[in-house]
Order: sequence, then C-alpha cells, then structure tokens
Amino acid sequence: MRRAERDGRMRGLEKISNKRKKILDAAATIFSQKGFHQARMDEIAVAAHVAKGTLYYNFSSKSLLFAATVTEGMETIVRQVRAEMVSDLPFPEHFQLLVTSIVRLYLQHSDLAHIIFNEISSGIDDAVLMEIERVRGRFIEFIAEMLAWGQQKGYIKNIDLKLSAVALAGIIDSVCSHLLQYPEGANEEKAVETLHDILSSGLLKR
Amino acid sequence: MRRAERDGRMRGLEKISNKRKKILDAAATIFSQKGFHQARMDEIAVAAHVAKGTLYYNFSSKSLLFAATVTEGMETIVRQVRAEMVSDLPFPEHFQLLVTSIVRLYLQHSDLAHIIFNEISSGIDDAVLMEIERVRGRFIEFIAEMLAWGQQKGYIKNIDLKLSAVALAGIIDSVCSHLLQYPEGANEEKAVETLHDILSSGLLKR
Amino acid sequence: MRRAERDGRMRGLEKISNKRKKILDAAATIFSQKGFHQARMDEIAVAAHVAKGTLYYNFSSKSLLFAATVTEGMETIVRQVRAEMVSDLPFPEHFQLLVTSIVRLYLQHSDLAHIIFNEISSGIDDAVLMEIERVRGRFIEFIAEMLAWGQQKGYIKNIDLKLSAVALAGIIDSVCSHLLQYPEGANEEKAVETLHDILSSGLLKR
Amino acid sequence: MRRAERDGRMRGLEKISNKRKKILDAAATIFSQKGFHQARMDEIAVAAHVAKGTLYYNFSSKSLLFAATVTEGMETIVRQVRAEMVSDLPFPEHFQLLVTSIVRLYLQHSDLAHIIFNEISSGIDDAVLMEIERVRGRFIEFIAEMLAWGQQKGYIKNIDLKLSAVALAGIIDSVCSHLLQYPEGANEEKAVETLHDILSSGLLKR
DNA sequence: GATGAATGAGCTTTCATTCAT
DNA sequence: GATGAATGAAAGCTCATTCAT
Repeated sequence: MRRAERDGRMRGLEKISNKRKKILDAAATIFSQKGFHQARMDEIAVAAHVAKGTLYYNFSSKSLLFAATVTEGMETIVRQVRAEMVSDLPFPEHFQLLVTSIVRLYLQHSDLAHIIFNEISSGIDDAVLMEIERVRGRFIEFIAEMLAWGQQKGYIKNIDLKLSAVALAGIIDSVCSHLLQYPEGANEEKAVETLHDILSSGLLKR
Repeated sequence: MRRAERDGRMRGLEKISNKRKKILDAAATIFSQKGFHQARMDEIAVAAHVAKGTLYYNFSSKSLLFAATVTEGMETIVRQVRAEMVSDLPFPEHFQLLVTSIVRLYLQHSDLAHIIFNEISSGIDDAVLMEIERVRGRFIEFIAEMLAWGQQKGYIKNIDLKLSAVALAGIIDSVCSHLLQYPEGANEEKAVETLHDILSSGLLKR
Repeated sequence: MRRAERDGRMRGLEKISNKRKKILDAAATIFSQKGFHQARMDEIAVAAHVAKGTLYYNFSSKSLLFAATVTEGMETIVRQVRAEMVSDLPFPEHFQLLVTSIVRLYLQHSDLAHIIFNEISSGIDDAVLMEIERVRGRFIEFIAEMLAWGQQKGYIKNIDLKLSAVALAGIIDSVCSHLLQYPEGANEEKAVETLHDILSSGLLKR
Repeated sequence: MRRAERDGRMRGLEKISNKRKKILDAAATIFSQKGFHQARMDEIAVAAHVAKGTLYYNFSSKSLLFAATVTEGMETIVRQVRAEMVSDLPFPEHFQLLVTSIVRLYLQHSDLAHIIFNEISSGIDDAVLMEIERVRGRFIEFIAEMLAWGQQKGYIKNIDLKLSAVALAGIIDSVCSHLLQYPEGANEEKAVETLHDILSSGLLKR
C-alpha cells in the first residue's frame, strides 16, 4: 500500500490521533532514554518528525506531555496484562502467568515501566506527579486484587496484600532493570524462574 | 580574635576535611531532596554555609560532587550494616537481622539509599555513572556474599545468588519507598515482618 | 435548511462586512484591554467567534488589523463629535460642548481613545505606525480648526493653534485616563467642569 | 586619566554600583526606544556591555529591571525638579519655573518621562505595575503640593488640585511628545510659553 | 470564503562553571 | 584557600503566520 493511499483514507480526527501518537511514541523513547529532566523538547520534536511548536500545540507543557506518555503507556501495559490473565487456570498457574506477563511486558516497554514501577523524583509539576502516582497506584491495586483473589481461594498466605503488591512490583522492577543493564548475562527465562521461585516460596529451604 | 589566629587552630588537612564534610553533608541533603538534576549548586553552597566557588575548589564538578556524596554515604551505610552483622547468631536469625538492618538504615538515609538501590537515569557523566554503579555493585555483592554463606550452611535454597541479591535489594527499596511516601499508614515493624516473611517463605501457602 | 440556502440570504459584500465588523469589534475590545503587543490573534479570533485563519483572510497581518481597528474606531468618534458640533450656538457654549463631547466619547471608547491621543510606542510596522499618526493628526487638525474658528470670531486668544490642539488632546487624555484608573473617586461632571475651567481661563486667579 | 587608573580606585560595592548603573543606563535607553514589550534583554545586555546573565544576576527579571529603571530614573528627575524649585521667588515666577523645569527635564529624559507621565499598558507583572503607578502618583502629589502652596497664597483659583496636577502632567507630556515627534518644527521656548500661557489663563480671551 | 493544525524564529530565564581578587 | 560576580550555552515556551483542505 502506498503512503498517499494509506493517508488518503484517514480524515479529520484520525489524522490528528496519528500525529498525537507519533509524538507520544517519540516522547516515550526519549523520556525513557534520558529521563524527564534530561529529555529536551527539541529532541522529541525531531524524533517525532514534527516542529517544536506542534508539541506545544498538542500538549501544553513538557510535564503534561510526560504525564500523557506515562498514562497512555501504562494503560496499554495494564490492558495487555489483564488480557493475558483472562483464563480459568487454577491459581498457582495463574500466579506464574502474572509474573511472566509482567516481566515480558516490562522488558518490552522497559522505558515506561521503570518510570511507573519506581517513584519519580521531584522537579515535575505536582499535579503531574500526582497523576503519575495515581497511575502507579492503579497498577499496584491491580496486583493486589489478583493476590486477594488467590488469598480467597486459599492459595496466598495470610499477609498484607498492599505491601505484598508493592514488594512484587519492586522485585520485578529490580530484576528486570538488572537484566536490561547487563544484557550479556541476561536470561529472561531464568530470571522469571528465579522471581517466581522467590515469590512463591522464598529464599529459605523448608 | 584575628582571622589568622582563629583559623590557626585548625591545620591543613583537618580544615579541608571539615569543609569537605560540611559540603558533603549539605550535598547529601539537597541531592536527596531534589535529585541530581533538580539540585542546584547554589543551594548546596548555601546549605553548606560556603561560597559557591568553594564547592568547585573542593570538587571539580557537580557530577563529581554527586559521586563523592553517594560513595561516602554508601560506605557509611555498608560499614554500619556490616557492623551489625558481626555476630555469631545462627543463620536464620542472621538473615532476619540483615533485612532489619537494611530497612532501618534505608529509612535513616532514604535519600542516598534510593539512589543506590535504583539505577540512576542518564544525564550524568558516564564516568560518574559508572562509579555509582560500581558502588551499587559492591552493595549487591555484599548481600550476595551473605546469601552464599547461608547457602553453604544449607539454609538458602539452590538459587541464583546474584539475582537473589538484586531481588532482595529491589524488594526492600520498593517497600521502604512506599513507607516513606505514605507515612500515615506506615508501620516499620510490620513492613519488616512482611518483607522477611516473603523473602523467607514466599507468598504461597505450603 | 441547507448551508447554501441559509448563506444565500446574505450576499457577497454584506456578509464580508458582517464578519469584518465582528472582527473589528472584537479587535477593538482586545486591543484596548491588552494593548497591541499583549493582544494575541488567538484571543481576538475567539472573541470574534471566527477561526484564526479568518482573521488573516480579512486582514493580512496583526499590524494591519490594528491599523484598521484604530482607523475605523477613530472615524466613528470624529463623526460623532462632528455630529454633536453641528449647532449654531455661540462659540463659548460651542467650546464647552466640544470638551464635553470629547470627554464623553473618550470614556465610551476609552480603549481606542488612549491609542489615538497618545503616541504609539514602537514595535509596529512603520507603515502602520504612520497610518495611525495620520489618523491622530486628522483629529488634532479637527480640534485646531475649531479653535481657529473661535479665534476668527475673537474668542480664542492669539496663541499657536496646533500646539493648543495638542495640549487640549493631552489634557483630556490625561484626566480621562485618571478617571478610568480610579473609578471610585471618579466624577465625570466635575472632571469636565475642571477641564473646561482650566482650558478656558487657566489655573491662576485673575 | 587612564581607565585602569580610574577603575583601580574603586573597590567592592562601588564597582558593583557601577555595573548596576551601566545596566540601568542601557535599560533606560532601550526601554524608551522600544517600550517594555519590544525591548529584548539581549539588546540591553549588548548596550550595557555585559553578558545577558549579568542582567539576571543583578535584576531577577525583565519586569523588575524595568521597575528599577523607571523608579531610579524618576527619582533623579523629581530630585532635579525639586532642586530647581528651592527659591524664594514669588509664586507666579515659581509657577513658571515649575513648568519650564518639567519641560526641560522631560525633554532630557524623554524616554522615562513618557513612561511615567502616561499609564503603562498591561503585560507587566502586577506588582511591578503598581510600583510604577506609585512612582507616578508621587510625582502627581509633588505637583499638587506646589499648586496647594500657590492656592494658600491666593494665586491659584479654587479648583480641584489633584485633577489639576493630573491635567498639568498630561498637557506637558502631550506637548513635549509632540515636540519630540516633530523635531523640525520644534521650538522649546515657544512650547514652554504656550504651555504656560494656557495653564495660567486658558485659551479664551478675557 | 473559511478553517485550524502546523510551524519555527525569537524570547525570557536558568545555572554549571570560571576567574580575578 | 576561598570567594562571588560574571558568563553564555542551553532550554522551555509563545505566537504571528501559513497553507492544505
């Protein structure tokens, strides 16, 4: 399909969406490579193949562009994890799948993932920071719900679920970051296995 | 009292050390409050009660001041954890003590801790970034050694120790950050207990 | 009702005129509120209920829109003053009427008036600036003619008429601006009286 | 006297003052030529022979630099007018001197004068705008005091003094602006004479 | 005729770093 | 050793103007 032909089909809003999407994609790349403060709007504009003004036409500030990037990226990830969870497997397999899915999606969207899994340091508008915390909170909630379900079914021990969800997110973030940082020694399968092992039965021998 | 006379009491290196220390203390405070990119040299100078030029007289750049802050802070923390570990308790109690110590020191030096436990995003000189990663690596090594010792004694299951150390650091960072962010619901003891519980025997019921 | 049908009722120029008028009204409001440099084309478009492109369809630049706004506004004012002057009163009453009329119209169109009475600071195309000065010059001429007529009739003393017209415009602008700025203490009648008093017989007792 | 020699004498604060003064002089020139919004900080820096950063080292924003320029310039003018007023002439001559002095100083500092005599249009921080209005208010007060003194002595007619002061400032501003705008036909003496004539006994014949 | 998304030159402001004293 | 005034290279953001539709 030729380009003109493809673009020709889209009109009005769709086309706008496309430009928004181009910007958000570029922003995700740059923000994840450089972090919020080090990312420059110029760079993002170049990466998105638009003029700098177009960034501001679509997002009224750098902070808001960041917020939009994180929020939309997050929604994609959560949606994907949820999609993979819609199964009627018994809980133990379900739990394993949860860990596996999150790791895979983390590694796919490593840029955004690290932002969401960790707290953002200061220097961003408070409103935007809160929005990001809210998004992260929803993700933690989602994990906590899964654990609650397992607890009801008698698979998860009697333990604080919110803290456990936080711990689960932290442990996955930590191991995945490590994987990404030392790709030579990386082994996704082994990492998933180790993570699942620790999360299931801890470090100590019985 | 004349200036020369007053200053005369302190000699050469000691005086430098004092000023160096004042600067490092101030830097630790500011860097932890604002993060590397948001911290301004002006602020640090004010907080250290020295002129801005003095910062550059002692540390040739912001990045190097940051590196020194992290390194020295880290050494303090590791030294303290090691000190608390010098006991001849049986391993299980030892392991519990390790977790407890790290959590306590993390909360005490939350600023530096989060920097060390997590990776630093870009924007800092590569040389400095490597220095910080090296420091973090040493901390992970330290934990891994502890686990290796437990494994030798038959307490730790057959598992990748490096990954486990990374996981342990990640889970502690995550839970402590959460504690610091939501201080109202914070309960250090319960957090330590939950952490220890997960790390010892996982989330699942046996 | 189809679009063509609805629009069909208004023809060519009239419709343009209407849109032109809407724009000029909005421009007068915004320019007077914010001044030339602070007024944004976006704002004017919103105030005129037209798209920004329509502004440029009708006026090829911000400067020219400003010039048109001032010129048309001015013509309205002068026309109104002239209309009120068409009387066969004896000169002294005529003179009083002149002052009264200008003050009233100034306060009605305070926005444009201040622009015309005062000189415009730079930053506008020279061509446009000259156009505005020309408009202002015509107003000064108009006053000077009135004074010349009074001089011929022996009512106005032997004095430089151009300078006097400039002075008259300046004194009215100054007092009216003051009235607008401190509306709480404002008293239009008293202001007119004072102005007339000074312009008629000066500040000193005879 | 050589430059090094001259500068050598000045130390610390004086030298700072000198740089401040250089900046304020340059700012007065540029602001008066271009107006607040059209004046660029770059230009002022070049005119002051300092780096742009130096502007911000001494004045924390463009608005505040503007405020300082106006305030300090104004103080100079008022001080000079007051200095010329310290005489024990009878009031009528005193009044003539007042007009003459203001006109002369206006023409000397035409840039600042027009800012002070007229109200500033919007777009400047409200705090700064108020400061400028305050400065202008003090000038009006000063004129009003002079008139009050003349009224007490029985020279000034029974008239609103505040409004009269405003009127006096306006008429002088208007005529001086006209003089500056059309320098070819300018005649300072004649302008002063006309102004004084109008202010003393008005436009009408007795 | 009318629109509004897109543009990019130009602006204010920040802040790590330097260097004369 | 210590200082802090001075610097200037960025960086975020604005807005008059254009042009494809």
